Amino acid sequence: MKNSIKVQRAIHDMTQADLASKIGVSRQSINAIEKNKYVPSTVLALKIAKLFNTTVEDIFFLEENE
Amino acid sequence: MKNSIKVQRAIHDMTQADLASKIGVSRQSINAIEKNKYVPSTVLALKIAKLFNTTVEDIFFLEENE
DNA sequence: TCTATTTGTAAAGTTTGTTTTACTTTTGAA
DNA sequence: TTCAAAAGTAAAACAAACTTTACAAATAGA
Repeated sequence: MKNSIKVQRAIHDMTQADLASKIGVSRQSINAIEKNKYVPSTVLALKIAKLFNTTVEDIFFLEENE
Repeated sequence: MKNSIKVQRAIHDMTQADLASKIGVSRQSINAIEKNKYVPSTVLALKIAKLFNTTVEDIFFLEENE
């Protein structure tokens, strides 16, 4: 699964630390998600989408094999 | 977090086992998610939404405190 | 270039998701 | 009412998410 968190952060001028504190996770979690090291829970995905005023599908997308 | 998986299954006339095999998880996982015993990963949420031709936000919703 | 901020990364530890097996309860149709 | 299918549940084991601490690399502005 890929994601556009980095782009959304840029649009909203937020650092990884900003985003992390706003949704209540560690900065390393945001970094790991952004770098596709692991897949976040649905609660996190919903919170991130909400914060960026968009949808989960707009931020996270399945790849071919998934 | 709550979800409308049971309703969507009814609309699409699918059992928990049907849904589980279509998205590649165990039947118990679907049951546990449906009964709010745990929060699924974003990949699962995306797959479920896709299967039901709708969005993650239409199936999973954050509650007040989240 | 110097410095502060941001990002990337890593390891250890805790928590939570997911599977497997297996059994009980509910539901619905014959 | 009976029987089969579906749903609920539980425990053990394993996998993955997430935290914490800590440090190195990259970036950007003065």
